Amino acid sequence: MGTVTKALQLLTLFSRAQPLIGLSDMARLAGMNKASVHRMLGELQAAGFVEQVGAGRQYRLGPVYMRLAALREHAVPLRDVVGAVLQQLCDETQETAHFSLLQGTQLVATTHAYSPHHGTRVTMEDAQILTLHGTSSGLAVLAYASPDFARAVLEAPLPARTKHTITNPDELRAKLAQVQKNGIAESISGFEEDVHSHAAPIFDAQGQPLGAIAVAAPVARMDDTLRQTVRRATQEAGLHLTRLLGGFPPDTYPTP
Amino acid sequence: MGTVTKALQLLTLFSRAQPLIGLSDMARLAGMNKASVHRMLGELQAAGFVEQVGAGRQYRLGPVYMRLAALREHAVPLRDVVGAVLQQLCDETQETAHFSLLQGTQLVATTHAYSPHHGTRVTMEDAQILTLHGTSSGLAVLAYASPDFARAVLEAPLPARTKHTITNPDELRAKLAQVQKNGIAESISGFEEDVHSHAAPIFDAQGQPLGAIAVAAPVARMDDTLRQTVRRATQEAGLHLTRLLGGFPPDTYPTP
DNA sequence: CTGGTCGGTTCATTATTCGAACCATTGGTT
DNA sequence: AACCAATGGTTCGAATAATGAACCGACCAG
Repeated sequence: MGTVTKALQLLTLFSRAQPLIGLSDMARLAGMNKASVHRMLGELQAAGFVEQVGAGRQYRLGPVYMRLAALREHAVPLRDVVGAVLQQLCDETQETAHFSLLQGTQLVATTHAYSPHHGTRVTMEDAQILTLHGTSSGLAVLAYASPDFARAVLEAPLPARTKHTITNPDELRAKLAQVQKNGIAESISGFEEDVHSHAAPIFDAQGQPLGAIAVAAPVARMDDTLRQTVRRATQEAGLHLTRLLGGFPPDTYPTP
Repeated sequence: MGTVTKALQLLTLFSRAQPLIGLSDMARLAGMNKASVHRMLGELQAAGFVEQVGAGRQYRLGPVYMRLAALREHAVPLRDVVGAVLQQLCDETQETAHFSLLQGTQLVATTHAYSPHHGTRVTMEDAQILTLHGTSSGLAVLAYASPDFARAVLEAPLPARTKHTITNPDELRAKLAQVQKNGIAESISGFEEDVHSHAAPIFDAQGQPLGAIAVAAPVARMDDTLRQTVRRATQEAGLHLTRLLGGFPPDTYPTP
């Protein structure tokens, strides 16, 4: 393993739970010699990737990331990142994948990717507004939103888009508990007839859901094999995208 | 120079003007051997600090920064960063330093640092609202704001806080031109009597002013020596803070 | 005072990095 | 078609930088 890789590896040791790390700790965590870690931290510090806090001489992430993150965003706008993840999810499942963003109290499907593999596929309108109680994406967001927000949604009128839409608040609450347990939401024909979809929430830097990533397939095609594939792929894609956007799943989010 | 430092130096070569850099280019820019650069980029890429775009095989900044920036913000909230810069500016000039943030159309002084060096000093209220036309901070922001915004402000009523407040739009426009030329704004008793202040704009990632950093001294103490010190220090602090926050001065901003 | 930390330093040994020269490929010029 | 000047990428002996056990002084608790 190259020296640079080892040095960069040190940076990954920081987390929200452990934003400050001392020299010896870091050497232990990284499984390398204290002297090496010290020299590397020295170089990282000189470049602003790490800085030392006055007190216990511990280290924390440095100031360069604001700048580099801004440059990255400039070079690769968010939608491109989302698009790439959707494309991969779509390739993996051979079904329609889409991403929706919570804007205020509305969930808007902003981006999607179609698979050319099947003749029939679920299609999406541009900027379609998804109901929070009737779509898998909505349920994924709702299950991890603040209790206040979820209550407000469940107490408001719950329109039925199809005859399969669940509109009973208690039934929905039970479904949200399911989502919290599995980390993934499922909806069968709740929004469009004959559409079976799965969704995973996407979290921001505060651990709040900012949207969802979903896979939608025709009901007829959703057998057990596909269901397993979709559930695994969707949850992975969700976690991946959350990370790419600089977010963190809350502690309550189940590990796949 | 250590290998890690050399590798990190490569990252600083990216900019808004040059978000994609090829291998040979980068070797030239960094003044190092192509083979070395290639190996380093390989390691940086494996760690996600850099990625290769499909076409010309050029490199650009990778996806890790979103995440690291979020962690950094979590560990060191913005106000701490601002506070540290203010403290240094204050130490350097021996006068009151403060930072103000543009919130909609209001400029709010959010943070300040006092120097213990003099018996008399300019004091700040908490969350004081600064007029855009009557303070150096306001002028600094106005000079680099969008023309629409500046026009709207100059066309609205311009209240005089003191008898020295400039309220003539044409005179103000002339002053803004001065600010654009020097990169620093000056105001003598325009907001509080007997206060002589200098301010530099702070820019966001889009090159738009998001606030200003300023030094305010009693008029009596502002001689030529102090003025030189303050102007230099304030402009430097402004550029420094802009960088720390991940922002960029627009191309029109003069280099000190 | 002792024993255990801590952050940081030293220096002979060792492994990695360096870099000139080298491919293979591409795109433009003659 | 031949040529040239780029490009990204690779090779391998020589040069250099990384390594890590041992060490230092400071701090703290018992």
